[in-house]
Amino acid sequence: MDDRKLEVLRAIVTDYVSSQEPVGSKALVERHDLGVSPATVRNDMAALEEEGYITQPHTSAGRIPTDKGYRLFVDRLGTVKPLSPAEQKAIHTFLSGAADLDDVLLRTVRLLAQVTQQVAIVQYPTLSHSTVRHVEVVSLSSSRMLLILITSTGRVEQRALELPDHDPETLAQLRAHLNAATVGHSSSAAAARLSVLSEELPPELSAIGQAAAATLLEMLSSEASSRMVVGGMPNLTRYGAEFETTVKPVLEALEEQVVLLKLMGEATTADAVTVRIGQENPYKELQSTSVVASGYGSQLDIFATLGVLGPTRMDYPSTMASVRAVARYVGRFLSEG
Amino acid sequence: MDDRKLEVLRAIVTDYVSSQEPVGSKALVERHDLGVSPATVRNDMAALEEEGYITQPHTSAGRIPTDKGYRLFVDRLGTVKPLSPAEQKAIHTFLSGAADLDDVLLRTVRLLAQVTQQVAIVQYPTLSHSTVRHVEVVSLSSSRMLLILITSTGRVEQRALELPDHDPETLAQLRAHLNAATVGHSSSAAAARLSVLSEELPPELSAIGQAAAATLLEMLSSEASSRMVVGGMPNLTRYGAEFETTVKPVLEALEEQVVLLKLMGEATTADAVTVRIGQENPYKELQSTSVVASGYGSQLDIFATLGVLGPTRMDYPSTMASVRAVARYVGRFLSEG
DNA sequence: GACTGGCACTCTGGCCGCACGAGTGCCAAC
DNA sequence: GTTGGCACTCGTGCGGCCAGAGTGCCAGTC
Repeated sequence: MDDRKLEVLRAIVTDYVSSQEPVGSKALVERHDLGVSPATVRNDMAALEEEGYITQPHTSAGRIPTDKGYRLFVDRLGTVKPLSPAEQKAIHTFLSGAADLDDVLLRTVRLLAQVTQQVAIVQYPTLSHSTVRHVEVVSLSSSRMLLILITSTGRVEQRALELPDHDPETLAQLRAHLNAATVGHSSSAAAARLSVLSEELPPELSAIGQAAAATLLEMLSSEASSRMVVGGMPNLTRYGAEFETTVKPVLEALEEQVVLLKLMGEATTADAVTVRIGQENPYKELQSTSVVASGYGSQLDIFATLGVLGPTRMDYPSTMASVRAVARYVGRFLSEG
Repeated sequence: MDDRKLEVLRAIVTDYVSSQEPVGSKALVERHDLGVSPATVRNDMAALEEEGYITQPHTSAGRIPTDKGYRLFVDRLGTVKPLSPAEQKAIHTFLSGAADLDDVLLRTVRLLAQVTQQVAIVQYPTLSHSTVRHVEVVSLSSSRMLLILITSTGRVEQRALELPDHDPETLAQLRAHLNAATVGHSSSAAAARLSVLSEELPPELSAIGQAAAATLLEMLSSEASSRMVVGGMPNLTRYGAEFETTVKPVLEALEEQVVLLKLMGEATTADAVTVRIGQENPYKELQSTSVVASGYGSQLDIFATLGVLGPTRMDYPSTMASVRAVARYVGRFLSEG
């Protein structure tokens, strides 16, 4: 692949992203120092189109990048520019006042939405790499009880449980057993210990204990967190006309959180920033939008995923830089807190 | 106010709501059996316009209702039609599979969004009319602890607390005291007992106890729930062109949950359906949208508020009927569960 | 062989003008 | 109080037109 052709592609992508209009050969040489004439650029463009990196909406219009073009751009051309010290500082001050986990995530999602000018999503930390801090058992009514799981990341998960005939005394014993088995252990270790536990319980606790242990196991093993925070929805109004292609699918995805979580989860490998462009996306409704996501957490421990959702035509370098910076910062922040 | 003029207003509102286009005198007499000629209707329309109930977007166009017109419509003309048995049934089946509180509210908001075709909002039940089920104290780190409050409505509220120098023993005592003071009492009673408690604590618990009691008091007295569930956002795409007036303000409101909660809270009196039309709304950004809300709960106990947000041009009778039906059903459902 | 200037061609988008139709207000008549 | 008629006003849609931007190709130049 020719060096200059790459340069032309880069120019097309950046210009199109900022102007949102098909870009022609003449405008290109005017705005970039390519050192060649429009005619030459036209030849390159024809080649790029032949190879599927760009396309023209109609004859005698400028070119716009295809998904494949964007992909090449982010893979080979994107110089992820580090944030300015001012921005770093802004991130710091934005997060530093946070009170609890909810607050941290809320601030994070707003921050991310603001710096990227896109819709931002932050997944609640998963349990998988945290340890159990406490298990609480509460009677809700004569036939229902509530199991509450508290983890080292400060996350609280609750689940109701049908359970006939239990008295406070039994519950207290149950609570003690459950805590003894799990507290201080990672979720996988706790799960292992729990599955043994049900056999060791005194007979009067057997039935009730098995039910509780089973539920708790489920809570522990539900790897992906099922909650998330969303922010920056008003940014969608920037895509005025593109209702069907951009706004509607995104709103639907936000509604169907399951899809969104899956999407974010799939996109995450280690703590690198992952980009999914348009059709690379497994959900056909979102095929004209891109996902820029990153895991966040402490060192190699991935807590969860955060990222933004936007049109394929987005400023990838800036967005990727922002996502990476925020992910790193939040990860560090949570590990310390 | 003339009977026929009211009838004309009703006709204008219903036609405009369904067609979304200014309605003229001729079309009106064709679609409704008014028993008079277009000319007569024109006279009435002129009078209605004089009185501020309708207006014309430009000369020689049909009329559209003003906010004042809608207000008169809902006050005097809206026959809140009861839902069909089929719809009742649908509501029932939609909700009946719900597992816990979160699930109930999620299903509720989706249901409401679906039947009204608008953006739906369901507030989490407030604490004010529920009783304290349990208080849990958990150590997060050497300098932080977590207070968890569980209420009879199944709601779990948590708050972190800076608290230097505490050991498990102290915490256990603290937990016992807090529970003894609050469990089984309504939030107001519990609050009263808590404020006394801090003076009765043994000296070694005094400092820590006061901090915990204060936080707990705050949690109890935060009358309005600060959480909510939102659904039906994709319905916003139905308002294609009206970006600035409808979609953007709504998205912004959804983002600023505080505003939204306040809005819903203010709109609620007893368990009747309240309607706020356009400019009646205290928030100027939302002055071209209407809020239809209702409290929900058991009998006279209001748990919280639910409702929908939409353009002033909405089908008020249907929407009000749906909101009322869903509110009643959910209220009953929660009281039983 | 790679680049360039020139040229003919093809679209889209905006603009103008026009006619149509819907809707109104008024007035005179019933 | 109601009605039919009439003149008037505008917004909307349609057709035609032009300008501009952009392309592809080709022949010439370094």
